[in-house]
Amino acid sequence: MAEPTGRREQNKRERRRRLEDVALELFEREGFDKTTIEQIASEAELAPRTFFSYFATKDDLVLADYSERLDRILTELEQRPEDESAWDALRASFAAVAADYESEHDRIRRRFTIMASNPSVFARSLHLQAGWEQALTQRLTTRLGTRADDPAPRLLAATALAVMRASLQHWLTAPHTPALPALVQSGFDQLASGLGTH
Amino acid sequence: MAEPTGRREQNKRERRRRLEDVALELFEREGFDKTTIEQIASEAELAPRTFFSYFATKDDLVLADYSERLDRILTELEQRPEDESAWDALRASFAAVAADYESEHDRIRRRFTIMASNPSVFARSLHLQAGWEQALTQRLTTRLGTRADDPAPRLLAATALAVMRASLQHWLTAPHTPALPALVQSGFDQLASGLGTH
DNA sequence: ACCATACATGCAGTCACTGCATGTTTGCAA
DNA sequence: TTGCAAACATGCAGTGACTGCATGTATGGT
Repeated sequence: MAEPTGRREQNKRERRRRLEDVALELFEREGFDKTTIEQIASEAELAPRTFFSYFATKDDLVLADYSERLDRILTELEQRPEDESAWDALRASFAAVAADYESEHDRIRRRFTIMASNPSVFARSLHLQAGWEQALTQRLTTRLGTRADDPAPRLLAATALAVMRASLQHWLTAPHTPALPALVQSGFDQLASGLGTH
Repeated sequence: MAEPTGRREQNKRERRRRLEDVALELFEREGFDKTTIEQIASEAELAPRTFFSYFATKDDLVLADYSERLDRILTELEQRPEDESAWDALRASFAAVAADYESEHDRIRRRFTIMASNPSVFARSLHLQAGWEQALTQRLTTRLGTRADDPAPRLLAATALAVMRASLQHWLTAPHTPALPALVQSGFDQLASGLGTH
């Protein structure tokens, strides 16, 4: 049951972190493509072969925090009151994540730069987000208490993620954009009040 | 200006088609990973090196029709009346695409199987869909006549695609599902009437 | 101190993908 | 028909991500 203090765990965490740090710096300095696993491993003082026991692919280095991000969403969702509508619960959960992003503006932007110039990383990012959608769908299915073949949970999850992604994209590329949480909120609001207007 | 009848064009089209046909068959028989570019080229009676003047990556073989699919969406959208709301125009356009998918059920399902068991193909598919989102966003920006920093067009595009994707996923995985066009329609309807209910 | 297990590492290999050089095919014009 | 130039198929020689396997070493519990 002893999780934390073992030297093993500690070393593992430290190495993983070192790989990530070193890699992101190299990606920025030299570019993603120009940077080889060999360089990364060497700078992190590890054998190249060892890299692959920490990250499955080079792409994953850029997206190391995605699983924590999902945890965050789910945790927030868990804390919403039972009687709140699913959409409102999602809105609140994503507001929290949006605030995270806002406060990590620099890191997010740096990663976005890498993704924008590297198709496979971008693709991988979307793939991980599809995993979020799956997890959210399951969670919403139990929350709503609907049957497994009700399309509603998946639709809600997909829509919420779409709002988040669109807001993020807009926030990072459009000039004169408001803060991310505001964008996200307004997106959720627009969908809540229906789309028949425009 | 002579486009079609040139022998060059004709050969090119035929070879591309041959590569696609041969590849999909091999993927089904042997699995995506077990199939090498060398095999594909050999069966298509081309040199391995030549493969790469027809497809940039192995992944793209599976998704060869994605650009036509985008064309279809945009064409449909173009034909919608000016005074229709953007959301209704999107609904009608995606209904057409949904009908396409429904009628190509087998092909779609086959491709889905490959994607489901192969992360990089799945990721690539999502990446191409992000391209659709971009194209749709531009189109909607001009249609709505809004400024470049209005988040509405992107939000609409992202949401519509989310409905489409969620419906497709549901259609392909859930038991006892209605026809795809009906699913898509109902998704669009739910968002049009607001999400506050559940 | 001892042992079993987890783990870092080395080695050899596969395969997608690329740049460059070369020969062949095609379209066009004289 | 002939000849030329551009387009293109192909071959060659890489590079680099990623994998399976075998082996030694560190770790944690006894």
